[in-house]
Amino acid sequence: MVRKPTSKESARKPNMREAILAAAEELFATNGFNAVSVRDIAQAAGANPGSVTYHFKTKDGLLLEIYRRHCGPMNLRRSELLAAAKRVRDLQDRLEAIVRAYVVPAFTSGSDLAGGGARFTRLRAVMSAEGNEVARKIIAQTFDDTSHAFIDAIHESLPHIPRTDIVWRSHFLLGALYYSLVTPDRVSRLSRGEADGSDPANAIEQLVQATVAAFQAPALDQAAPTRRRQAVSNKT
Amino acid sequence: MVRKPTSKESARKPNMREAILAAAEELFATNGFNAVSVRDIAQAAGANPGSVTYHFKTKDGLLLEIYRRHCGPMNLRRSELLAAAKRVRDLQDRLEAIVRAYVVPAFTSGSDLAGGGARFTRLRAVMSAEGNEVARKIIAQTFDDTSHAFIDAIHESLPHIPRTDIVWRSHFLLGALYYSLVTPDRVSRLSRGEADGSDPANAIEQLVQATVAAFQAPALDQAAPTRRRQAVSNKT
DNA sequence: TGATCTTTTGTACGATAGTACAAATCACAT
DNA sequence: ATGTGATTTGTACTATCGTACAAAAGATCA
Repeated sequence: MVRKPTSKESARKPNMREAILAAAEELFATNGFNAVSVRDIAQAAGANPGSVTYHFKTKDGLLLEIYRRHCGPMNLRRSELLAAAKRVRDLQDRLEAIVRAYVVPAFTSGSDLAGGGARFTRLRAVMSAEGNEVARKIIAQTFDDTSHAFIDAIHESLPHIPRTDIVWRSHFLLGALYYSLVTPDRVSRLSRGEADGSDPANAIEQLVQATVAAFQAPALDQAAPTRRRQAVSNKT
Repeated sequence: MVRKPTSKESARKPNMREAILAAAEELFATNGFNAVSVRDIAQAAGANPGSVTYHFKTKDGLLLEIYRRHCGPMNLRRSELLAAAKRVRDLQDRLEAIVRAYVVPAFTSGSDLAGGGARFTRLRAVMSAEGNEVARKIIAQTFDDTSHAFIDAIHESLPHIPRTDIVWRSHFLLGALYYSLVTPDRVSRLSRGEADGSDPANAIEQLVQATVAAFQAPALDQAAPTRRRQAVSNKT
């Protein structure tokens, strides 16, 4: 890949800017936004703190650029995979394909950004937990369309389930997805070393399998109303 | 509840200490640990910043005390509910009761701490996402036993599923649980107002229903091996 | 080579962080 | 009423934060 100089617009040394972005992504995703200082990021990237200000103006601007960098490619890939999944004939297979189309891009690389998928998804999880304002705005703008597309697709392959239930279950899916990326070591620990929580392929298969079953659960209203809510009380 | 003065050990004005704890809990749970300053907490509690230092020594000490305050009651309640759930005869009902025993205390009050369950669980979710060291240590010490107890109980009512799969699925359960408490508004938004993500009863029912189905999914190894992983590729 | 623009560096500034500590205040036993 | 220990207040210290900005360095083209 030989990037020609183009005299204008582009940088002479794009490495530094990329290094800062990568370092910030990694640090934000593991420690949260406020726990990481601009100086931490600069040091991790082998840059001067002033460089961060030069390229991204503010710390928020840096976070914003990270989102801009990833949102497009990830949503594009999800759209492609979703389109392919919707062409699957068998309803059961189609549901699984749809879920996979949602999960896979979150775990794997979104484009040419090395290993960016999982790292960016983890970043989103942490920003979401921290209630980060910058992230919240972008998320609502960028991901809600995609989420609705997936919810609609799932609804089509499970017409007997109310849309509300599907929303809840896809919400659970995202939560499980996030959490798997946030604390993969917990899986290894609780399984006493038998499972590797850090293995993306493993996580994907487990998540898809469990989620498909969750989506196929009977709807809440019609769920065996004769025997519910016994043996465990709701309030003390 | 008339707390006698006991001359020694206890405080004359326990209100301030409690107010600080409550304010810290709320602020940490919504904004993360580092985004909240001791001064923020003091102000929200109507106290002086010095009072925080007096009662809890450091900011970490304050977080530690929050955990100490909740972990015991919540785990106790979970143990009680789990014991009751294990006495359920019907295997399907028992599984649901076990899941409910895990979920309910996380959403509702753990003891006499008003509305503490959901708030504390949300706090745990945020600390977990931020990789908070203080929280990580307590969690591993305090909750792993409980987690193992639940995993074992679930395994007993689903003997044909490998323990590894159960670990994964209970991990997903916790992730979904956390996420439901972190961004309940997302459910309301995606369901276009048809569902209320902030209603604990609603969330519990949806989560229990979906999770029970997820646990009952076929084991990964024997999951219809003739038709898997088509229509969607794993790598680009 | 020298002019010009981009990038990097070094440093500094005001704000705010966590925490320490002495003084003031409070509650209660005597 | 007064002394005593627990609590609260007020303030100050040092460290670090995000960011600004001028100077240095590097690159490009006449």
